[in-house]
Amino acid sequence: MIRGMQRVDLAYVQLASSEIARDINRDVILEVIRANQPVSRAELSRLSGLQRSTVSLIVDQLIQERWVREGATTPLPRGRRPTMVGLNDDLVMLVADIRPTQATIAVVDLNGRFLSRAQLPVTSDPAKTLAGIIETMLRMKERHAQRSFEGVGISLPGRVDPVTHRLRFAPNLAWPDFDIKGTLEKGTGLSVELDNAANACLLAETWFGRMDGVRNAVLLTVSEGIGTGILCNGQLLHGDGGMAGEFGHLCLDKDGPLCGCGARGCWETFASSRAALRFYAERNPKIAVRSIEELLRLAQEADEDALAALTRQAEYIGKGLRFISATLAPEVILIAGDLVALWARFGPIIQKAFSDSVLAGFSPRLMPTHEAEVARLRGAAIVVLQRRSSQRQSGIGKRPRRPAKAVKRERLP
Amino acid sequence: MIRGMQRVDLAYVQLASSEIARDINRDVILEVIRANQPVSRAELSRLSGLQRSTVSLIVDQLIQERWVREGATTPLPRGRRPTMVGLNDDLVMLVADIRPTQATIAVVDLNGRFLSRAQLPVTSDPAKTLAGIIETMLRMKERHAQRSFEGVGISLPGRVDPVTHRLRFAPNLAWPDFDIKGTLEKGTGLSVELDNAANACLLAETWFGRMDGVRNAVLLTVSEGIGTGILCNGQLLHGDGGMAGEFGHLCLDKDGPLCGCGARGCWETFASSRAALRFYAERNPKIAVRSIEELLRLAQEADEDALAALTRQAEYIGKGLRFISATLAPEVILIAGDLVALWARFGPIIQKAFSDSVLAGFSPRLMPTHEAEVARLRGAAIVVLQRRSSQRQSGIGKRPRRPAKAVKRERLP
DNA sequence: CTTGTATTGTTTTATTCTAAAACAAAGTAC
DNA sequence: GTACTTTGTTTTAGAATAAAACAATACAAG
Repeated sequence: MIRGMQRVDLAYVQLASSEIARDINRDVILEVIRANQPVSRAELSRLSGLQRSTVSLIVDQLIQERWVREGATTPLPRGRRPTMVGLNDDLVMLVADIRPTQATIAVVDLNGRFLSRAQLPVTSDPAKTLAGIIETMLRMKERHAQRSFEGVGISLPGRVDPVTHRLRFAPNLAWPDFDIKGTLEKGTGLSVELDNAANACLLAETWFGRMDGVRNAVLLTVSEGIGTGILCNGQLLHGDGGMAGEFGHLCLDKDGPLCGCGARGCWETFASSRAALRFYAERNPKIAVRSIEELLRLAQEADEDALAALTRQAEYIGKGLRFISATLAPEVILIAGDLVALWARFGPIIQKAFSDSVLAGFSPRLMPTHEAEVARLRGAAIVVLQRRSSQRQSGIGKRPRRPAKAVKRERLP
Repeated sequence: MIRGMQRVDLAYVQLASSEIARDINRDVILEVIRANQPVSRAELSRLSGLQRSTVSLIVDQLIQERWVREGATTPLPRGRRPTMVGLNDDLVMLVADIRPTQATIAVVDLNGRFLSRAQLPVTSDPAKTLAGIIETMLRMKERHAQRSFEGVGISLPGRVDPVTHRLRFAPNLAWPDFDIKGTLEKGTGLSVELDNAANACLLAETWFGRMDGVRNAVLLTVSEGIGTGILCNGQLLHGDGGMAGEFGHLCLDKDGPLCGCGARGCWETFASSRAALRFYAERNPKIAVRSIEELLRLAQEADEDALAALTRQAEYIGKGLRFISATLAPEVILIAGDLVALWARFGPIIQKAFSDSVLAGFSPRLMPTHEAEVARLRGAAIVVLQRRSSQRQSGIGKRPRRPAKAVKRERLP
């Protein structure tokens, strides 16, 4: 992308090791701009600790690379008026949030704003589904042709192996080993990144959410199943094969109902939305409630059975949070999913059940994540950006420095 | 140049003068030396990707700093004979492994070798116990006066808050909020680092053990209770307040025996050595077996009740490993503790119970850690080294560069 | 024994990065 | 206008590394 273009311009100017400091500082400045935009170069200097001169050079580079652009000059009580800089939202990513029954496709800019958004059905045929997604993406790309498309990011309801980039352990998406990444790359002509939906959601919360300075957090997604994204020491934890975070299959009651995983009484069998539907059916077998949306609507209409079913689900959610807090000791636990729509009612229930069962000495903050789909789409975009930056870093060692002239000199005295 | 060995964390390395590149490369070279010693400068260049010239300068600096020293010149099939370099084991650390009833004090060098080792009883009076430890340490320092003592590292049977450096959640060491770090620093005149025993043990395994390239691992300690050390993305996970890793208090059977934490049926109540003693007492109430050592001795003498009790413990250990594998998806699970002395017999039992209950898709390697005390002592030493290195890094932004002459120049044309 | 070649390790040179200081620009307070 | 402030750029100097030249060994072929 941009850096490649730049290398054509500058030909052989890149130097490996000073460039590390450069790249680090570039990333630091970019991050500080992102978190504080619009912001002046002087303020960036104070925030980053780098000299004004250095900041100026780096900002110039970022503008050249089109990550950043200048904005208005805002007046101050005294002194020269600063020129503010901010992220250049002409840079955009194509993203898709693929869920068991439908997918949302969108164009997201560097600030997490949406330029387009569309929905498609998801079927058990991955080729057909992806063809539709590709078609929609290409249309969107056409529509925003003046923007610069950085890549494609996909959020999936399952684990993605960080090495093979294959989807695995996706009980709610029956796409047998299919090359999603390759198909999308061929179809769109852009590089494609995949990750788990919970990871994407968590990533978006750390970028755009209320988690400044939080270095250990867990995001819990509650829908058909239970998923988690884990932030350890400020980094996403994928684990071996991308499988980390299967808290949903820890046992809450060994005599509980049989779970899809083969065990009995997994947390998921009590705390998922599917469990809530079961609780409702147990109380009121006469009315067949098929979807969680329907159940939530009933609850909002103050249907007693629906409220009881969801309350029970909320209690089990809170109870199982002990798993998370005792093992990872996060500062924050974020909860996303269907139930969060009625957080005012069920949040306190989750909190109480958690407080009642939590191991002494632990007290993570419990926070809801509203608009999880927005977060997943934004997170998918961030995965694209992150992968780019890590590519840049790991390639450092292979950039030879070629001086202008390679003249053979005489031996020195 | 960083070659994927160290990812720079923007949250910590806020600013990077060009000196940061030097510090990073210094750490890279030091790490490569540690892992490959004795090793020549040319080999270091190949392993690190840095130029021979750069490697030479950095190695000179490390020799100056006394981290490294030159060794023999070993012959090669062709060419100039390389001068090997290795860690300078004149640098040593004072370490202590404090356990519920006794402490081991030792002097450890940079290569994890022991120069002295002594044992002291541990009482419920922290002041008195620490006074004894300090006295022993000072005697050891006297005895090895020609060595350079880098600091003091302590391994403790409880969680250590990374911020306050206080011991908390140590059910087997009744030292109410006591300033261990301050007391030891005053007594020894050296800087002191504390950490949990399981973390120390894990750290030693990653430095001296069989875990090259492993970036996600968990070490399980089985003794009076159950503890864990967690390696995430190549880093120790401490969690908020240092409390991460309390897998021992996840529930295995909600109708199980009451646990010290207040809940019922925690893994610890089934899989700890204390549980093994209970299993034995249930089978054979006539003979009072007081200590796990006694039980192990009976097992070695083929006492059927002892074997049955330990087998039951091993099965529960394996069963509970599902907690660890499903949530963290480590590549390796290391097991340390009393039972490991009879690994040939009980290892397969743990492995089978684990395989029977593990969630599909997970298959971490199970490995025993023999000589856990050695590992804890070495780990305590590593904590000292790591803290030093991180101190150096975080100070980078504050290094003002003062030019030799600060002459006021005339304005340029 | 000399010459050629391979390998290690050091020295020299060129390049890039950053800090620090000087400088330039653009405003306010008086 | 003059003094002072703040922002942003330019200049200069110092630190770090790559690349190439150089120096030091060792061995083999002639």
